[in-house]
Amino acid sequence: MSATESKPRGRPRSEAIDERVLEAALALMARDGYARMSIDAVAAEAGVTRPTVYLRYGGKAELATAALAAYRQREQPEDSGDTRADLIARLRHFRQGVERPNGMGMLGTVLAEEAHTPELLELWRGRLVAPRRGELRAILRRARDRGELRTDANIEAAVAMLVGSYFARYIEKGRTPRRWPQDEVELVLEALGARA
Amino acid sequence: MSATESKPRGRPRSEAIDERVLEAALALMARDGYARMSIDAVAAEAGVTRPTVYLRYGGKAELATAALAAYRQREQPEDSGDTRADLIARLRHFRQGVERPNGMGMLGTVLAEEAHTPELLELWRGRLVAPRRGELRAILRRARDRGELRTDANIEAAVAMLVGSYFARYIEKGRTPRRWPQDEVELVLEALGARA
Amino acid sequence: MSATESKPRGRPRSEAIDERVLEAALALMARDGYARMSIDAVAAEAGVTRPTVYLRYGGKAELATAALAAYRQREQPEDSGDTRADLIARLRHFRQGVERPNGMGMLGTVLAEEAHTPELLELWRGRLVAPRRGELRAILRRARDRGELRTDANIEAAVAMLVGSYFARYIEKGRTPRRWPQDEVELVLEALGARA
Amino acid sequence: MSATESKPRGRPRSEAIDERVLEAALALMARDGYARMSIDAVAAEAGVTRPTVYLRYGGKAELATAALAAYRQREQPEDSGDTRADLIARLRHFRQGVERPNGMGMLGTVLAEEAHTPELLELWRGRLVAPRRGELRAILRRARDRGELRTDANIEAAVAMLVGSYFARYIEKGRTPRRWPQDEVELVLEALGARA
DNA sequence: CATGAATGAGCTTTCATTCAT
DNA sequence: AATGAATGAAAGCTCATTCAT
Repeated sequence: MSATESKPRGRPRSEAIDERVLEAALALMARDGYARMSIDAVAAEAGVTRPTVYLRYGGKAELATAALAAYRQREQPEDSGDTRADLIARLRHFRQGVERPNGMGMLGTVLAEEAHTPELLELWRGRLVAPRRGELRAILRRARDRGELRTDANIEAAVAMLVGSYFARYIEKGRTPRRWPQDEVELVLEALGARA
Repeated sequence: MSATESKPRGRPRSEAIDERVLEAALALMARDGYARMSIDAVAAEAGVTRPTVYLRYGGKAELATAALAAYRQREQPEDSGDTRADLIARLRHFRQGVERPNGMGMLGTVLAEEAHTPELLELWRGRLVAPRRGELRAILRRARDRGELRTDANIEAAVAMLVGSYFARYIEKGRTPRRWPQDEVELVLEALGARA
Repeated sequence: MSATESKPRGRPRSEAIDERVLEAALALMARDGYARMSIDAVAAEAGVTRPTVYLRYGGKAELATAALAAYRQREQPEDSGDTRADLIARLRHFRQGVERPNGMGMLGTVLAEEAHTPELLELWRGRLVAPRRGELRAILRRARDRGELRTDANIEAAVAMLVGSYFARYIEKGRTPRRWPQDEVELVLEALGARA
Repeated sequence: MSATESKPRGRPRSEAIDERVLEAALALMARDGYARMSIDAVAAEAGVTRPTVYLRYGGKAELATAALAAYRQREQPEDSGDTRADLIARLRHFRQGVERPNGMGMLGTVLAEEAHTPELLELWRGRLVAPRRGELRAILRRARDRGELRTDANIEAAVAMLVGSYFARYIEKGRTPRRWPQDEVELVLEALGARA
């Protein structure tokens, strides 16, 4: 009908390929980094050829951003209203996400490319970081509004501590204790003057 | 006189070049990442030719690790004994280090290369992270032993929160408020039950 | 119809390029030797770019062996049954082959590379030397079986003398008299006790 | 006395080094070929540094020709007057020479470099080939003059057969039977109508 | 004299990208 | 739409040669 929705002619693009290409790009970028990831390797991993990739994405940067945009996790935990439990659930979920194969490698690549391909970091921030942090903030604000925390609780700082602690531990040792979510929430709530 | 200091023969290696090569490698690795950094670019930036670089380092990986090993900061702050003040000083120093040009890019590259050039992350941990964290731990332990903190204070977690908070903020926004050291220390001491 | 002849997909490889690459490799290897022959020079001589060469051959060694395998001559003389005439025809043919531009240079490179790229010598032996010598042996054996030669004629030695004589002359003077085939056959038949 | 013989001043060049450099060049050229032989490798093998080599030879080609000039064998066999025995002794000696480590590789390199470094082949001809062949010719001429051979014996061809046979066998199989000198002389004398 | 440093040029190989089928 | 071929531009490394000590 409209010009933008004209009936597609000829052979339609295979959606299976769409998906395989994105997955391959994701895996290779996480493992090898953006600079080392080659279009050819992505195509091979996806079982197609280079031009098939170029047909979908204008170039390497575009492919990478598309892959990154598809990186976010599927199911998000639902909040119960119990501050402590909800925070712990969120941290567990965060940890799951970052512990996908080469998850920290992916974060590293995004940071390493800031000078060269800043879209990656922007995208990472907008699609992955912002929503996750927003949820944590919401939980803490709710708690404060309910009177569970000090009225002047520094929520920004608390959120940074919650997730930052994971990064710090990974960077130091490469692993994080199993009890990390509980311990972390414990300390942060204490810092915010939780009465519970 | 001494046998270990035999007179060097032949033309001496230019120390100025030594320095310029390391600096160039450092800057380019921080900006472009390890994978994108080219020996030729390093040589050009240092004002020498490629073989001059190869004379000093066996290859790209060796150059990169040498550059990384030279990345740590020179002067460390001295501790005064005042827990709060010392922690703030350490965080300020840490921040100075990481805010060198492309400092987070350097961290990113080290993480991004884990699968390919794991020496970088190892070196980063051993030369940069471990000492810094050790100092923070020492300050907190001293405070606990003096009775300033709860006897069961979770020092590991506290240290991770202190520096991790910076990473989390950078990843979310790219900047950290000027008052970050004070705020951070405030919260952490609170969490550890500081009496002050 | 047949399953083994499925329609080729994608852009077909240019046969003209195939040929030009092989020819260029041949000429350059004969002139410059294997070690000096560069992929770039071959590509340039063939009027293509380096990756076009790499698309066809995995690397320098592979290209060189392919070129060598294509080095043998096309048409072989047919035997008439007249021993003397057939031997002379074979030697003339051999001489034609080895007197292609830099023919002895090609042999030299194959020998010079024995320590480094032994495939070349193996290939040379299997594809070029063995068939030629086989024909000479066959002619002499037939003659012996017909009673034209001594029954204990040392055919191995005779064959080595026939072609070796050319090498020896080339190594000494760089040229061989026009009458070389006749003179050579004359002497060898005499040595083997030919009755003619 | 004369200007060309002025008393040498300063530290004299070490003759031990002279020799080691030549030997190293020889061995490496035989094994790797001229193109692959590197001045650095020669220097290292000789236990000196590159400029020490350049002090003695103007460059790679000069070093190679000097090495080649030193390649000839030391003791030559003495002739007894017995044609057959003398020829066999000469072939044995020739074989010894060419069977030094990578001896055929050296010949190969000399041939392979004809287009690029023709001095090598010239030198090889003048210093190694010509004398050896001259001796063989002398033996055969003497025999002919004594009436042991046909008066019209083709001595040129006979000499080429004698040594060429070795090359032909090496090129075909890489080895030559132990009895090669005797067999070869046998046939050649037969071809020349030896009465003995 | 002999050493170690530095240079200029080149080589093999790989990659992002565009064509032709 | 998808393929395989071809290109232009690096990148890592090595070498013959010349300097400076």
